[in-house]
Amino acid sequence: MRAILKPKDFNLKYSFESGQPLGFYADFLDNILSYNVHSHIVRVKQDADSGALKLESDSIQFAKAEVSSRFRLGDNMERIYNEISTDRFMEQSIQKYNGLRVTLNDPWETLVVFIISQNNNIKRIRNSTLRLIERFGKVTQFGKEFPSLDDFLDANESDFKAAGLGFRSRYMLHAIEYCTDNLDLRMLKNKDSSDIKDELLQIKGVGDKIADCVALMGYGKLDAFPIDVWIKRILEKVYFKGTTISIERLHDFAADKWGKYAGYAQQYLYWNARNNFSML
DNA sequence: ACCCAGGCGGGCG
DNA sequence: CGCCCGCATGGG
Repeated sequence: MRAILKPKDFNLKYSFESGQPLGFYADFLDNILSYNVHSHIVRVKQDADSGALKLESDSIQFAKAEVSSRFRLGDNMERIYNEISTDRFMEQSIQKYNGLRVTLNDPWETLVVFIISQNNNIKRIRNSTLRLIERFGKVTQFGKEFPSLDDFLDANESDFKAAGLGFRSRYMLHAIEYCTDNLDLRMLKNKDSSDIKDELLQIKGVGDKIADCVALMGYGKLDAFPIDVWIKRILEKVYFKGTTISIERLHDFAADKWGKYAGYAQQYLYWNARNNFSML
């Protein structure tokens, strides 16, 4: 079955490729995104001219809701752009990657991929994620999908080593144990980003940056501002004349400058820095 | 061969 | 506290 969505200010390619959870395991071939979730298959193609989204799924009702949620199609980008366009560099970043969305993903899924992401590169994060899905993924009629917490309950360290997680393997084991015995991730949904971070920081292997990523991309807290090496580099270069600034000060800077939409600002900074840093 | 990657924990001063 | 080091692995 098929359906059409016509979102404004949306770019599927940028949103998929910009280092967010779905990009670490979904397929994007011939400009067609496809992935399995909740026992359904979703395919999305964006028309190059009109920007309209053509959806295919076994359940078109599900697919519409899933894609709208995942890519935050309800966000008023005009308003968000207006709020975060506080300087020339951000305006250029928005112009260059217009339609890039922060995505909204399952909290557990987000936690897992960003634990894998530490001291790692995009290619290896994806390879490891795909191997975890192969090993632990939920089997459906359309293929395997990202494993839930329960799917990992009998996992051991050698499974994660085999998936290439290396020293992160014991972090995964601790996350599984902690989220099973001490912390129900579903209970964090209605908390604010600061409280969510405080809870996640109890997990060994989760620090300030990963906690911000989960708050932003796993819980949709748009004020969360993950600061990785790229964000630090670009902020220091563009806004501080190349001088070294502490993470704490950079957080204050971002909160002051971009406020409740700092997470969106972060995604544009990140993707611009990743693609053009040497030229900026 | 060698370097480095969307960081973090632990130990030391 | 802040700083610094090691960490598993494999892609470029």
